Parts: sequence; C-alpha cells; structure tokens
Amino acid sequence: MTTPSLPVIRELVRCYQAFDAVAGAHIRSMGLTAPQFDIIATLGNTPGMRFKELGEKTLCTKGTLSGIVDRLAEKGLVRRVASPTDGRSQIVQLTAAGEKVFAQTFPAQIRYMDELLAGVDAERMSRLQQELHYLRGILEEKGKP
Amino acid sequence: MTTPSLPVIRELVRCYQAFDAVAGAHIRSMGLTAPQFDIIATLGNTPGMRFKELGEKTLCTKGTLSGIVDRLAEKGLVRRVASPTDGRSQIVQLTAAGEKVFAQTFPAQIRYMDELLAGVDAERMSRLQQELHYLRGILEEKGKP
DNA sequence: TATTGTTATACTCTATAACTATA
DNA sequence: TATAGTTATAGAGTATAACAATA
Repeated sequence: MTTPSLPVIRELVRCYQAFDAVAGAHIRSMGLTAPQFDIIATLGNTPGMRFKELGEKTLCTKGTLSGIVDRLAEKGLVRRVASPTDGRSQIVQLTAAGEKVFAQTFPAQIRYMDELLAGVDAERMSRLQQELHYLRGILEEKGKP
Repeated sequence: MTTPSLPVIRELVRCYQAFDAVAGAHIRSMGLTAPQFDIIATLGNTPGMRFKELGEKTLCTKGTLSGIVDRLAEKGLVRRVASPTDGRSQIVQLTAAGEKVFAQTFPAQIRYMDELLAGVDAERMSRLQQELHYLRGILEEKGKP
C-alpha cells in the first residue's frame, strides 16, 4: 500500500503555476518571454558558454534554442562567437545591452520574490527547500530509465 | 533581513521541471499536449462544465481555450452543448471517446506517479504537501494586488 | 562516423483585441 | 451595458528531422 502521490503532485503543480503567474507577468512586463529570460539569467555573470551547454542548462533542445537565441540576438541582447578550440561550436554570450538587461531584471526578480516571501521564516524555507530537493531527486532518478 | 527566496524558488522550478519531463513525455506518448490533457483531466468524472468555468480551472484565457477545445473536438474527444439556461453559454463535455481516453490516461498517469514516489514515506508526503500549500497561499495572495 | 549547430516544416499555444449573440 | 464565446492576427515555443561543417 503506497501513499497516494496525487495530492503532492497537485500541490507542486499549483504552487509552480502560482509562482509562474507572478514571475511570468513580471518577465513579460520587461518585454521578454520566459525562455528568453531563462537564457539571459543563465548567461548572466558568466563569460558565455557553448551552445550545447546552454541548451542543457535551460532544458531547450538545439532546434528550439537556435530560434530563441536568434530572437535575443535580433534584440541585441546576446551574440554568437565562434569557439576558438572547436570549429563546430558557437559560444553564446551577453552583449553589453544584454548585461544591462540582466542587471536590471535578475536582481529585480529576486528582490520581488524575496519581498513576496518575506513573511516566511527561515526554518520553513529551508525545510521546504530540502523536501523539494529530495522529491526532485526521486523524479529525476526514476524518470530516466 | 529576510531569508533569500532564490534557493526555494529554484528548487520549486526544478522539481516542477522534473515532474513535467516525466509526465509530459507520458502525455505526448498518448498523442495529447499538456493543455489538452489538462482539459480532459478536468472534464473527467464530471457531467461537463461551462466554457468559462473550464477556463478558470485550467488557467486558460477564453481565446486560448477556444482553440484547445476546437482541436479536442476535431479529435472527437469533447463536444460543445448549448446551455439550456443561458443562450450565451456553452457546456463542454467529454464524448464517449473522450471518457475512454480519460479512463486510459488519467489513472495510468496517477499509477505511474504513485510508483515513482512509492519509496517516499507518508509523513514526508504529507509534510511536503502542507508546505507547498502554504507557499502557494502566499504566492497567490500577494501575487494579486 | 559522430557531434555541433542551422534550417525547414508543421503544429500548438499565447496574448491581444475586435466581434457576435445573448442577458 | 455587461457577459460568454468566437474569430483574427501575430508571435513564440515545440517536436522532428534533414542538413552542412567540423572533429
């Protein structure tokens, strides 16, 4: 007799949706889509990274990522640079404008969430974090094979 | 001095993504998209509901929902019925084929998740559920005004 | 041969807003 | 006037697969 998973899953989904509604609105108000913000947040405070690595971190397949990077490049926020060591590889990095957007949006997003969750005590935060981490471990581990 | 929200948020997002990867693959393997499955799961075990109510439950705006219901109707899984009490209203309900898909997919999805989380003890599940519920309450409450 | 990334295709979803018909 | 849905439009993401260049 196993414990029913539905209540937990349902809460996980709703909780994420609630977060997404709040964060998504904030992101869109800055003229970005969620995947675009994800790319910018991933590239922020790095010297750039290979296309492949960026795809792995943001969970985008290569075809999809190509389009998202295209659109960010059109906006002047990222640029592609040929890898010096591998002729097949592209390095994607933030432009100066991209760095600026990162600096304007990422800390603001965090500050916003910090304020939102200001009333939650530290112990609860840490407990929740640990539980989520644990759950994710199971989902990732068993989700693969 | 507030507790940093980022670690919890990050875990929430990753946890959801891990779930989504597992569940999404399962859903697509049945020829449905996530929003389509959402509609079917929401209509399952109900006599159908008004278009408006369906949109509220699935967090779809009316324009979006119209398209999703169109595509499900093309597949023969749902139907629109004029409301007997309000000439403007449409009732959306599962067809027999839709009921069948619901019966084949929803319990399978739950069973799958139950097996995935079979190793988690009940106390932990219940604690996690409560914590998520609490977090969602805050996100929803403060996200509105 | 395998890998990196681009391109092409076709579809789905999303946001937005104008529109129809009922209330 | 307000509400329930539909339709139109334009953009963005997704899955999939064929492709070119390089390793």
